[in-house]
Amino acid sequence: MLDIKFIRENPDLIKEAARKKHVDFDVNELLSLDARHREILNLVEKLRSEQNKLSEAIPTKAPAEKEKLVLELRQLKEHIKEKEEGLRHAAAHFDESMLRVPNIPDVAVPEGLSDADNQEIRKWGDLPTFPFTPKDHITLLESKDLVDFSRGSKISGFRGYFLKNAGALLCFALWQFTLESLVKKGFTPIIAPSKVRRDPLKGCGFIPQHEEEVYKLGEDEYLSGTAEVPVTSYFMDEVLNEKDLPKKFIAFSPCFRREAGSYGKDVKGLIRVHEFFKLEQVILCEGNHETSVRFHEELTKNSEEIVQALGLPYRVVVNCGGDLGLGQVKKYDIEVWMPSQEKYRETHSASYFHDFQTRRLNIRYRGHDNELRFVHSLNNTAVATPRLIACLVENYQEADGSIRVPEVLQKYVGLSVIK
RNA sequence: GGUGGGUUGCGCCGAAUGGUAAGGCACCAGUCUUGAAAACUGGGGCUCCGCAAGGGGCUUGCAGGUUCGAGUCCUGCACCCACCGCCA
Repeated sequence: MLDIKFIRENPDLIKEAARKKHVDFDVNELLSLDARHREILNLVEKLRSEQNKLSEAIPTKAPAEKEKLVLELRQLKEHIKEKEEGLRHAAAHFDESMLRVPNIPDVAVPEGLSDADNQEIRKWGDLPTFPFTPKDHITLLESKDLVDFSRGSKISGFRGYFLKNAGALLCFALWQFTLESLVKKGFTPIIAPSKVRRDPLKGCGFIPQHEEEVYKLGEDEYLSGTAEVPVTSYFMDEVLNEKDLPKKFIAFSPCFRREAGSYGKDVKGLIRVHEFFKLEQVILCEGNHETSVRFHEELTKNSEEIVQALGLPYRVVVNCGGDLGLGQVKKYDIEVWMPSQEKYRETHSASYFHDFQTRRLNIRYRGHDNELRFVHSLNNTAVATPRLIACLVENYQEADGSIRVPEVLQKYVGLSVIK
């Protein structure tokens, strides 16, 4: 959500943001809803003012006069009720429109419609060369009994899976290795709830835009697709102290995604599943652009270091306008090489939002000048399993079908090779 | 699932026979001071109108209702505390 005052003063920036993000949004419509709302608001407030004034006078009046005044006020009340109905209507329309305003992308965000238009900004690592035809992760994992898809779907449904044996151990190893790396960097480890209320989802920008991708359990009960939601919202409706910023979290949570609209994509294997696990970096920092940019680069670097330690070749892309979420200002994806597909696949996603999320979540801090401001929010994947396991086994496969274990994970897995 | 108690402004505490949200602590600014402390004065959330000075509306967990008027009365909900039941 943006500041309506900012929108009134810069409608052209909003128009341009909608164009670049390929979002259907009419800023002129919002501005007329805004004007209409304020017009009715002024009228209602004037009537309320009169009501308050007369009402306050009642206790001082003599009985006969009092009765007359009460009658008068009863009429006024009816009149106000009528107008308030219109105000509610106008406010609802305005609010609905406000939730659809796109945040303004950074000037460095390239033009483009989809992830196909994202721009590579750097590469790391040599692509593996195999003196044999590399197998895909499904074949590799199933042949070693590291994953069970058929019982997975029998028990869990479409895209269900069990991770077994060294497959399960690899998962724990990745979590532990990643967690230790980030705790060492000063991040606060936190295990976050996946079951969340509607407000945090709305605050983070997942609702209403992506409502169909979120599992709904009940009236005010949803399953979050990422720890970004509970952890960014951790301080919802609170006022922080400037000297306590930044807040840096490394958050673990199970993640649930309906993957609606992605049928036909990655239907087999561990790339796209309904239930997975993620360690997510979340930062809340003081509200200025330079600080956001600095931490955005830092979050990206942290994850690159993890992928590098795992020895996986990857590239970093800057996402184009059409591939940005409504609230995102800029986003980098880290994409790891998948030998079987001969392409890079997204494993990490780092974005910053300025105060788009924290304005909705109402997370402020008191600065040294005693003024209240909204903090800025950012996040990036640290590790997502089992997707990264799919990348890992494909890159570390041998001719005989065995899988080497990356050196940094060996002490957690207790193996150097999965035979 | 059940019963009882609770939720007051940006933090902490806390008052208000149905009559229009006291007060204290902490914080910030100013005065004073070599500086600091103390003391004193002022300030505080959201929003609308206004160039401004200023004026208005909203805000007692949330949403409704009764009333000329609700922190206070009624209904529903959320959360916290205690206990009962069920269960890992």
